[in-house]
Amino acid sequence: MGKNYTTIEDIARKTGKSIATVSRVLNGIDQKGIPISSKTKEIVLSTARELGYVPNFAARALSLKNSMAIGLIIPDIMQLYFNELCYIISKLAAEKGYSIILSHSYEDSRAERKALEMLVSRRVNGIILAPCTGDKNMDMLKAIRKQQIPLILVDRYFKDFNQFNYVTTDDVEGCSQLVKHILDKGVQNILFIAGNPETSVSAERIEGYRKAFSDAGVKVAEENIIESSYFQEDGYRITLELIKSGRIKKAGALISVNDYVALGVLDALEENGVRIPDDIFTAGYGNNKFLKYFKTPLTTVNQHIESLAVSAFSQLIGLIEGRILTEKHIKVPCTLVARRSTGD
Amino acid sequence: MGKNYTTIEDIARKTGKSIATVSRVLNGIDQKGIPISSKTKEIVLSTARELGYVPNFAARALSLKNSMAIGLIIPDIMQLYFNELCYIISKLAAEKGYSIILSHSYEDSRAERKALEMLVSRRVNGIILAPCTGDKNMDMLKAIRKQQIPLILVDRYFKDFNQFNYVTTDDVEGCSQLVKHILDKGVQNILFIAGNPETSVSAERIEGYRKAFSDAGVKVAEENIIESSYFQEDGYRITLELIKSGRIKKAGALISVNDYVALGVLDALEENGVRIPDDIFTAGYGNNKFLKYFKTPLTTVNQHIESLAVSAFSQLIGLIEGRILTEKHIKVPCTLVARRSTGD
DNA sequence: TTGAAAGCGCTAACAC
DNA sequence: GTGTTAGCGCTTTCAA
Repeated sequence: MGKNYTTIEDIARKTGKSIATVSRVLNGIDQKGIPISSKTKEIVLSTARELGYVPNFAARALSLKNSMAIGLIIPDIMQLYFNELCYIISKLAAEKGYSIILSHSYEDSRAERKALEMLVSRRVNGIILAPCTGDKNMDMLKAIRKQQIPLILVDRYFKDFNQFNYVTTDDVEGCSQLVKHILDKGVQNILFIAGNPETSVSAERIEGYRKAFSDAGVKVAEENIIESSYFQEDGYRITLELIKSGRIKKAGALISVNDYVALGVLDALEENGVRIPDDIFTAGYGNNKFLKYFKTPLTTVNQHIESLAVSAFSQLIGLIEGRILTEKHIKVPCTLVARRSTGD
Repeated sequence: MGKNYTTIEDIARKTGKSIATVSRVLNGIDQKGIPISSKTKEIVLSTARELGYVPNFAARALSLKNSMAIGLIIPDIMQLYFNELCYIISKLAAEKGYSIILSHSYEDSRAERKALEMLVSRRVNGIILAPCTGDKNMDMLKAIRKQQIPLILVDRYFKDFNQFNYVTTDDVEGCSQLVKHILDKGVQNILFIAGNPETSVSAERIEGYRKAFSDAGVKVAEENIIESSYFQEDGYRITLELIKSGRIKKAGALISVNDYVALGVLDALEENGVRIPDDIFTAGYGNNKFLKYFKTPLTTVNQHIESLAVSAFSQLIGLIEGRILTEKHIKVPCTLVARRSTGD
């Protein structure tokens, strides 16, 4: 940043004009009222080009109090769900002239806190956050809210504090559909690697799981709901344990809180010769686009990330532009994608 | 950004100290030489906390001439290859205290140009660029080089201009191994959806293709090397054409320039009842981690993105920190991953 | 140990 | 139409 970039002052000196005039020309102010002689315009523009002038955004941001940047914090972009979210947000942001500052939390609240601090420090116009498990940063989020920094939660929200704007999927419905689908096939012993119930996503999916059982008039075996985190290795580790303890043999299905975890499940089952769907049903969640190519195409739930991302972004822009949002909370419906891994 | 954030001046006023002192305390300058009385330190720090002070990065950047940001431009983060690249770069950057500004080019040079302009304007400390097809932005890249803005090309480079630092995979070797593997199985009619030969990646892979043939003493059928772009729909569209024209029937293999394109190939083959590997061999390139789960696990080439990303980043940091780099060009070796789609 | 003041590059109110 | 000048919030020299 310290490499002798040309400044408007250089241009002013060279053209014999004032920096104000240069600034006006460069910003095309004449279109907005104040007229500028076309000679001046021409000379300024040409020497700007000649000198290779590129405006200094930091200076501009400082003066304008506008960073033209949006912060995006996600747990892990390697998860296809967040990957696609990021892709769409990035695309929409570019269209509106915003830059995207991307940060990871890795499901770790300290990393998330650092990222939030950085974004506030950079005075981003707004933040889109897929919060990590837990609510350790609630204080900070509340401070951000108090500062009136536009903030949209995606994918996950906080049950105990619904003052934030958020966009999520209807996970109760999604998981309930999935479990119903399995129950309908006569399978009742459904193991569920459910993630962390402190996270809204898991809480809702667990609720959906229960709902499907209660709708079917079947009692839930509590021990079948298994806590975890959200990575592939969680699926792998837990499935191995289930195999060792013999619980897999008695189970009719083993479903996962997301597609990523499901991958670990597949690995562990494969290694131990457990066949899908013959020996056990299985399913993911999130509609990873590769699942359909699998040896046993995997049943999953399509969360319609695109529409989720689009509405998260438009909510954020609404807040940034000071519009009053009619809905503070948006739930995007989701749809079951039944495939062979559940016997379809 | 205009929401009445507390400034060091507010803190100065409230504590009765000068802004210089406040600034020093906040930056922990005392550890770097200049001593500050512990009383002052204490009071400044506590009122900073009390007032919820968060430093303004733009102001800091302007004064320090340091944005503490790194720009990353990739064609498309939905390609797993770039996804992983982005993940690793982001992680390494965070460790060093840099923020990542992410931009997409979508293989479109105008979008790439806009992104580059934006990054220069933001005075990023350095840029990691996976250039899009063609060399339409060569002027700009040369200007960036002239400005001495640290720049590392990844994945792709420019044959005609090797003054840029770059980190790539050894694509000649990779593709040659892949084709040799197929030739060794007695298959000689190998269709290759090759991407755009203007792009180094494609040029090298085509070279590797030729090399394998010439090593085997077999003549290349030029029409078997098919130009394309790098998206799934390219694979799909081209394969359909090949099916219609009857060329598929005569071919022994249909390989793709990357895993993404290979997906389109799979779709088209599947829809038309062409079986893999029975009717035709196929392969991807890039070692997408899902390929091994496929109905017919897909042969591919592992490009070891992690080591590629790590060296790209450390090269960049080297440039940023003004170190002299011993190697200007790095080629990461790659390894064949043979699976059932080539009859393994 | 601390403060005054200049400067980073740009915008915008105000004057001519 | 154009120039002067006061910020934007922070760092850093130079003095005290």
